[in-house]
Amino acid sequence: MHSFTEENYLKTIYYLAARQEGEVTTNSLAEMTATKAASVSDMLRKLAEKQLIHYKKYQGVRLTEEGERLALKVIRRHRIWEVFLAEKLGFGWDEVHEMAEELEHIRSEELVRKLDAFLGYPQFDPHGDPIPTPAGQMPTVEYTKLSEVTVGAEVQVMGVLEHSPEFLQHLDKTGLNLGCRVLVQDVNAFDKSVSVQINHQKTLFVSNEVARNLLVN
Amino acid sequence: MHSFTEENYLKTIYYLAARQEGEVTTNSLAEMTATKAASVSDMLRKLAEKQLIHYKKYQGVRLTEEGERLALKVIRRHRIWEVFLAEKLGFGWDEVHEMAEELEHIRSEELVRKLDAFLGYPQFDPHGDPIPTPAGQMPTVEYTKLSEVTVGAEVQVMGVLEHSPEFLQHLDKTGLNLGCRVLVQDVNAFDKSVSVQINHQKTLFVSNEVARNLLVN
DNA sequence: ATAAAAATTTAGACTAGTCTAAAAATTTTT
DNA sequence: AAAAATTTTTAGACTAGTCTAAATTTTTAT
Ligand SMILES: [Mn+2]
Ligand SMILES: [Mn+2]
Ligand SMILES: [Mn+2]
Ligand SMILES: [Mn+2]
Repeated sequence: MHSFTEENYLKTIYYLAARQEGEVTTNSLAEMTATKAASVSDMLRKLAEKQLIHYKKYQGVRLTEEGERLALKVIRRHRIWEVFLAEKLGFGWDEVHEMAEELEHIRSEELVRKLDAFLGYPQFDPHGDPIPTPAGQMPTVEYTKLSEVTVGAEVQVMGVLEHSPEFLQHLDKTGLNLGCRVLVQDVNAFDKSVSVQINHQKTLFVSNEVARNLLVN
Repeated sequence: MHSFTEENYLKTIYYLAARQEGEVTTNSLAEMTATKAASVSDMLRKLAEKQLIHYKKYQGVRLTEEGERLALKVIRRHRIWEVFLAEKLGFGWDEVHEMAEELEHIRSEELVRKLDAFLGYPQFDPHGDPIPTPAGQMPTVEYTKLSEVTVGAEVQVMGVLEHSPEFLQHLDKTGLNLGCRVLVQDVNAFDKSVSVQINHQKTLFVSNEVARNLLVN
């Protein structure tokens, strides 16, 4: 069995590795887990002893196969619980993450299996993130950032790169929900903001900051 | 906020207080929480400092109003989660307790409220135990042990006093489920075992051990 | 190629929760 | 009412996870 803390470290290493090249650094882990570098160093030693990471002092860190398997299991649980909270209990996509951070550590294989079945084997969580398979594979998705779509193209909002409640609430307010159709009408050459038409109805100006965090197609 | 451990101690004190007269002892808590008396003593000092229990050294322990409020909140969460696991996910009543022991510590008022609504505001958990109200009241129920029912009476199984998977599985096997009708045909004067007819169909012999742990009417 | 800066690890300390062994208080027995 | 048995508390130690401060290693800049 592994502790909450270990599970959180593994998950965080997975996420950091996914968004950068090469090894994950101590400092980036400290920032993500809101702890200090000294605490991270300590934990890395322990995880390495348990063969969950490849770790050479001062050289950063990488998940072993077993470590990745565990990380994906935690991520799978997290995303399935998020679907439950949103679909069945009616929570907003801006509310589910925090609760899922706790629920993801409930230890029962059977619980996740049954919950998955109850939800109809969802493929994506409320933020459009793919749910790892029971076998421990992360489905690959090929989305583009809205900021990189060419003028004239019509695309569909498929996910978000930023998960903060503030960002998600902003999307709610402007109507940029998951699944909505977006026609790119114009890109401002100066600030890279985008002018879009949503669901063939109202026109909207989207800042580059927002467009960079919206996954489409 | 309170830790898992503190919540578990409060819950345990509540249960022990409910089934005995007077103060709850250190040893009984140690047995229930599967720890040692020394550890319990330590924790009692902490809970007393936080005003969650009344505690005079060597004199046993009693919940304060605030302590009882918290205990009932945990018990409410536990039982609501048990309903969810049984009703929605299809777990057996012998399987739900262990998972609920973890789920009861998920900290979100809103989650419990929404879950409660999703389940249709259940009054009882899968074992027939009443669910404390959102306001923090434990509903009173007046059930009798099957071992104390007079011959000739027809009663209904409403709950269990013993919650072990073994006991519950035994009831499943013999068909003594929650809600089933039981006609007491005879009581054996020697071993106090009971001969009953279930749902006006098959006749069954129930040991006194079992009858003492079945709540009826 | 050094020196300075930045990143990382180590050392030592703290908290929550647990343990064993010993001491103290309470209860039961004689 | 004293002795014996039982219960409870205290003392001291351990683990997981965290921290600050200091030491070490690596990277960057001169
Ligand atoms: Mn999330
Ligand atoms: Mn998500
Ligand atoms: Mn239970
Ligand atoms: Mn129950």
